[in-house]
Amino acid sequence: MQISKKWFEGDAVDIAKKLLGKKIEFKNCSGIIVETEAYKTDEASHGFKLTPRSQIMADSYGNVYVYFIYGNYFCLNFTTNKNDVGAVLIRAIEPLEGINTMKKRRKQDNIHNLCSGPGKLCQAFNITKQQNNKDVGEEIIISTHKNIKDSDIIKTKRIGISKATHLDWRFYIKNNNFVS
DNA sequence: TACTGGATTCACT
DNA sequence: GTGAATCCAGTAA
Repeated sequence: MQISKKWFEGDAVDIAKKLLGKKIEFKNCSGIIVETEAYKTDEASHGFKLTPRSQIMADSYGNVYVYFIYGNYFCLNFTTNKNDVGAVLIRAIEPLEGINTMKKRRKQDNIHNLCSGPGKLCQAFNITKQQNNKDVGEEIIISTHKNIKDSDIIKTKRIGISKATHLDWRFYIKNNNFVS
């Protein structure tokens, strides 16, 4: 069942958890979301200080938010929080369909290395700034796939951000080989 | 107009 | 484990 824009109106941390196990489709490629990260108005988030780029985190929910980083990579987010600032970063995906296409784009044969990182999955799915600000379901489709039990979700600190390591807003599926 | 740094990845040691 | 690549957005002037 396809997930609607309204599904994203809740809290970013909650949505990040609920996105695990969902199927994501874009053009001819699809996969299962296995790792996510929630962002709100904390210091490490684009939402801490709103700018034209990050304004979408405050103005919308259920929208795609793509930004460019380190001169090389894109990161895919979904905006959340109907009346507040929030977004969920998709960190890793288990590939389902279009695997050969992904392998070509990533110049990589190892299936575990196709989407095991925010920059990697955008490269594999060919997601760029062109998808920024689109509604969920317009180009990128999220649908229910399998139910993940609470006991199968690992909650950890966010990584690589010294300012925010006290936060426990990163989620991934236990015993999954496709996380970053 | 110029400068700074980043929600990353990869190659190399 | 460490460092380079790479360019855009944000900031300050």
